[in-house]
Amino acid sequence: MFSQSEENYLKTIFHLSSITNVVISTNAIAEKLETKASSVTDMIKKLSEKKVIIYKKYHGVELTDSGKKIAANVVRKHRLWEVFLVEKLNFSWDEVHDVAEQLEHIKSPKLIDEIDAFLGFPKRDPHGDPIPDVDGNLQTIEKSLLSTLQKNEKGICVGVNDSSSDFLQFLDKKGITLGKQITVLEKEDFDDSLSIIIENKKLSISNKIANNLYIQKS
Amino acid sequence: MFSQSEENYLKTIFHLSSITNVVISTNAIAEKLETKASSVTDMIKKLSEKKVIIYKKYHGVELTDSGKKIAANVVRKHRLWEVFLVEKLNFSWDEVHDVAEQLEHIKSPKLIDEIDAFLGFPKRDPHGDPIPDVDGNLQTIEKSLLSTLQKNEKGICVGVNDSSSDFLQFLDKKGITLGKQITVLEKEDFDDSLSIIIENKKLSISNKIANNLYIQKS
DNA sequence: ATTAATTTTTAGACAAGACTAAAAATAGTT
DNA sequence: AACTATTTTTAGTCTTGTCTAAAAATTAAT
Repeated sequence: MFSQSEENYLKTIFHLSSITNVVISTNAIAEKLETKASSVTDMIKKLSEKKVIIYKKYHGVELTDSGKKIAANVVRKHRLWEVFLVEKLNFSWDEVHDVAEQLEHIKSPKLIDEIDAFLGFPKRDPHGDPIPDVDGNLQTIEKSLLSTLQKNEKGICVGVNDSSSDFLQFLDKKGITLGKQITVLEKEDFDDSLSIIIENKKLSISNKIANNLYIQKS
Repeated sequence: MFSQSEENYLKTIFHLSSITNVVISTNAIAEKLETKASSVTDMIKKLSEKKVIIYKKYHGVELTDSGKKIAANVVRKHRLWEVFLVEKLNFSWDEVHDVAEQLEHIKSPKLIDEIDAFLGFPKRDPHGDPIPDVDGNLQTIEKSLLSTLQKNEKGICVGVNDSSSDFLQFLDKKGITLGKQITVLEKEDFDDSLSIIIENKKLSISNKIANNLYIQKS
């Protein structure tokens, strides 16, 4: 059995692994968890003894298969709860994160399976992120950052890179939601800002925004 | 903000207070929480400093108004989650307790209000216990232990005193569920067992069972 | 009113998880 | 290759919540 704290470390390593594909450094974990490197060292020793990560002193960590499975299961719970909150309880996509951070640690296999069924076995959470299956497998889709599209390219908005409520509320205000089509009209050289069309409306989008929006090209 | 552990102590004192109506002893709390008296002393000192209980050394504790409110809120969450599990997620009434023990500590006012609305503002949990309102008020109903009924008295089954899954599964097996009418046919003197009628079926019920079933006389 | 039994509190220890400050190892630069 | 900067680990401390064993207070019984 793993404590909430242990689960959070595993989840963090899982997330970092999915984007960098190399061993994860102590500092990277500390930064993501907003804790100190020395605390991370303590914990990774413990997780290493429990055989859920591989740890070589001074050379970072990697999840073992069993560690990966545990982490994926926490992510699965997190994302299913997010769907539940949005679909059933009138939460908006910028309100779900903190509550899901708590709910993801509830221990009851039946509970999460029933939630899954109750929601009709959703494949993605409200931010477009895939929901791992019971075995921890994660299906990915072809997606590109909006900032990488060229003039006249278009696609469907399928996810966000930043799930902070500031960013999500900004998107709401601009009418940018998952599933809508976006076409790049113009790309400015001097600041990499974009002029886009979404639902027949023309919008100007800064590079920072475009760097946090995922598009499935079409 | 109160920790899970603090919330559990408050909840326990709340429950004990509702049945005994006097100050609660250290040992009573320890027994209910399956912990040691010395641990209880430590915790009640802390809760006393936080002004949620009144504590006189060697003379037990009592909840303050604010303590009562916090405890009632935990109970409210526990019972609403139980309703949710049974009504929406196919849990049976003997499976909900352990999960609700975890869910009751989730911190999000919006979450529990939405759950309440989603369930249609239920007034009782699956075991017949009342759900406190947002202000912590608990509505009680007139109920008697089945063991106190006399020959030929009858009433509706409205609750259980023991929520262990053993007992609840026993009731399921016998076809005894909340809302059904029960009539006392006979009461045996030598062992206080009862002969009852429920849904036209005659059943023999031991005193131990009758001591854990609540009836609303009619 | 003593004594005995029980309950409660104190004192000291421990595990989990975090922190600070300092030491050790690694990486980068010339 | 030596020096510096950075990263990581160690050592020691703290808080929360628990425990055991012993002391103190209360209650019960004669």
